[in-house]
Amino acid sequence: MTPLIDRLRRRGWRMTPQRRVIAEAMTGEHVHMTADEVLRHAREVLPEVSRATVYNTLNEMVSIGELLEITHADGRKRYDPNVADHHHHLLCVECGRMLDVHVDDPALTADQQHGFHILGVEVTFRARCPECASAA
Amino acid sequence: MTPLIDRLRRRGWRMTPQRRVIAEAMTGEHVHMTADEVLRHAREVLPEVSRATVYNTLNEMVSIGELLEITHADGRKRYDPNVADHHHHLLCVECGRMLDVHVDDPALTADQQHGFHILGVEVTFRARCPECASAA
DNA sequence: CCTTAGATTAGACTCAGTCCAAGGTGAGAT
DNA sequence: ATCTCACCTTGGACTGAGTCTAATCTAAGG
Repeated sequence: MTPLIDRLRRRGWRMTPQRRVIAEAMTGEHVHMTADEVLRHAREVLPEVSRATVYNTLNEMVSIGELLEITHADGRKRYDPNVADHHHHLLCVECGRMLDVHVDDPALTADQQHGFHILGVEVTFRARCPECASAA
Repeated sequence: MTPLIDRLRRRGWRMTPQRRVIAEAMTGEHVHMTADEVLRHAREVLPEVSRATVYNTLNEMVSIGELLEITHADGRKRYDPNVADHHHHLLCVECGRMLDVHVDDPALTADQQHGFHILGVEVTFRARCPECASAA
């Protein structure tokens, strides 16, 4: 029983085996899986999980704030279970590996705000990881 | 003749009417069109432009560094002609309006770098624009 | 152990973007 | 001016991520 499963149950979620294996996959820092990776992971434990259920479950978890949705340059959405601890991302542009990093949020000066009401800020460092750098 | 068209010609690009109308659309600050918007824009001037040509041309301009490609939460790519002046983005999460903003790049402390070689950083402020704020 | 609201499913569908092979054309060479 | 051909454009088929739907199934409260 992961804390996430426990929180979902407390929210009144019906805890099906499908939801359980999906929630179990979504645990830890530096976890940024695509829907397809979550599906593969889930099927290792419960082979009959459907693609639709993975999409349904991930979207529901995003909408209640239990997952962050990240859209990376290739257009595929990634899901980040590390919602408790505010952070940004360090992305290897070659292999796609992504790590959580902690940096102070940049702030807009009043004249740069253009009258917008700021809700949040996302920072992504584009980089090459040590493995890809040595392979090059 | 926009400066972009001039630069493309100097690079040896064959200047076709299709490329000309696409390049003319991609001019200015705060321009962040999707491929489909570029296509619509181009067809107002030259109705027979094909979708494939718009995609070809935009991708070629990105690969020579004359356009920036931005991937926004909805997964569609946007194209930003403002490459001369380093900047970040302010995005209205309701209507999708996007403005260029100038902020200092955040930096990673050595221990947050995880041995990666940093290539650049992207900052996006998620916000609500004045129009959407007053409509709500 | 019944009941039923809510969950799961396969597969059709959408939408952005890519690919292809055939035909068209800009612009340097003559 | 016009020839030539390497490069460009095109419609349509294709791909891959994600959504939707209608039929079926099931977790869990009574």
